[in-house]
Amino acid sequence: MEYYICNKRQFTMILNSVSVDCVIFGFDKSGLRVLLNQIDKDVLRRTLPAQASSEQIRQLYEKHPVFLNDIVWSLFGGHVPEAQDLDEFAKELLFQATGLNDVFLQQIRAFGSLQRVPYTRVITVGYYSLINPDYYHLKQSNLAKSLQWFNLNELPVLCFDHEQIIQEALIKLRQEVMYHPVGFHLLPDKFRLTEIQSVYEVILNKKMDTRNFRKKLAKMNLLVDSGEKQQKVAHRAAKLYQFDIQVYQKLKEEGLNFRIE
Amino acid sequence: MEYYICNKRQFTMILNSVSVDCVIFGFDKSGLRVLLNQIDKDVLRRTLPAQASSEQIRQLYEKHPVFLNDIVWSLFGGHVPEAQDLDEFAKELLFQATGLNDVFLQQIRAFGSLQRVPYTRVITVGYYSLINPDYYHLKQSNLAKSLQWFNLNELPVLCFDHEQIIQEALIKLRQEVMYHPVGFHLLPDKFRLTEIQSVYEVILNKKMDTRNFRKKLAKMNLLVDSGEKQQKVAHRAAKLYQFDIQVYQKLKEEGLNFRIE
DNA sequence: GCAAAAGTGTTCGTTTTACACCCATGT
DNA sequence: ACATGGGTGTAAAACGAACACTTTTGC
Repeated sequence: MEYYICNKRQFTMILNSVSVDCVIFGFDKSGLRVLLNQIDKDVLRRTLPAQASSEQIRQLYEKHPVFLNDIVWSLFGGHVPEAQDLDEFAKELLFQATGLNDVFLQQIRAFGSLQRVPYTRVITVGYYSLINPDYYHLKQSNLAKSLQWFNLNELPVLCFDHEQIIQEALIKLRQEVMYHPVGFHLLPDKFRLTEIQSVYEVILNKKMDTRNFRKKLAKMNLLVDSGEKQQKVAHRAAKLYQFDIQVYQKLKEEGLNFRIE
Repeated sequence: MEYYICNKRQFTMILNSVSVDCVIFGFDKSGLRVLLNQIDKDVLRRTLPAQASSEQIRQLYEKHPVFLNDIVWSLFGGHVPEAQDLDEFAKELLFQATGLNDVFLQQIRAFGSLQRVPYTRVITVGYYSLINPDYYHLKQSNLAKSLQWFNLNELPVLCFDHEQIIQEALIKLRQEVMYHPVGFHLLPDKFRLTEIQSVYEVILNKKMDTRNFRKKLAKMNLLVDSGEKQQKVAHRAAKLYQFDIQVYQKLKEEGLNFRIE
């Protein structure tokens, strides 16, 4: 009933049957975006058995036609080290990809269908995170030359079940955003009311009424006028708001009596 | 970066770093219950390293005092076979425990903290299911001599992080039940309106107003009068209802516009 | 006839929706 | 002066909360 492990060749031992994949959401004028990772084809090749028969390879391409592409895109992820918490590892991945710490990060669920990865059995745990565009460029890190933002509506073909993971991340995000004040993580530190409305509209994929939306926001006491305004815009400058971290913490913990929809 | 697996001694190869644990909810007059599994102490002993030092054992008992008990309770679970879908395996476990197929079963999430199991690194994927008391006893199976129902308010001390898994199952169930018509899975095929209200009251842990509750139920068109009544009760006999599977399917898929709270 | 649960409507306050015009700014 | 997005209030409808009495049945 057990495997016996007799050989390892690394300082960091990893669990070869468990990985983590991160759906990293960003937001700007163009809408909601996802940070994707371009897979090195050599790495891919190494996942094949050394002496794969041509029949095996044909089957691979049939099931995973994405591997015929020159460039293969995926979520940013990796195998879980034996000596690291799952959540910690997800944080670390996020740091590797973005250089950011203290980012909103939540588990989606475990994805464990049998054929999700060719040739090996890997169960992956999906996470999603929301990041603030002020910090997008802080550290497009060493590791992360291969990373690129994609508009949610213009995703490339993704490998494995990563498309599904993104879809489920969106569903989770939708649920979360309606009852918890998390949309703010996608905004710069100071933002316009129109921007936060647009975050909600994009995530929930529906137009909302400005007046009603602002009434709801006002009622939750989450926003503070920063005193600043938009600069140099060819129309009346909007006030910039920040959100009140204490109220935010309270709302986050207390479950929430407001609902944005 | 990889383990090499050189030895196996079973037909079914399992992933030794991934398990599934099931929170099985049942319901009757006494309220919401959970089906727990009594662990064989020998099995436990085998999880210790063969030559554990007395210091190691002291530490084990310090971190996991539950193992000092004579009887150790846990969720019903097991390690994931390499050649089986995660969801399929959860279904199979549920079948082993209850003899039931086609049961409402949902993933909670992956639990992956480092120290959740002593001595080995095991990430577990939690599932919860709701079962109908009509079928509780169909097959208290071969495997399942060690299974016993516990009232949610009177849980024994559980091993590992299983208490936490149950708590999170409850949270998920609460969320689910408010927006999706799943409470019905906990009831017999024909049930009284009072019973369904009581399901909601127990799960959400609050008293509800009978008239308002029934108005909401009526609006969703989910219930059908079965024509039958309670028998031999010392008061006015209640009508028995069934739920309309077609409406149920529709509500389940369409997301839900009603909300029970 | 009485104990025990079933069944049923109305009122009131709150929340949600729908909707249109003037304001400030840069060019 | 005009184009662009910013900002604001009110009325009608829908919804949720609170509440009490009559009915049916077995004993």
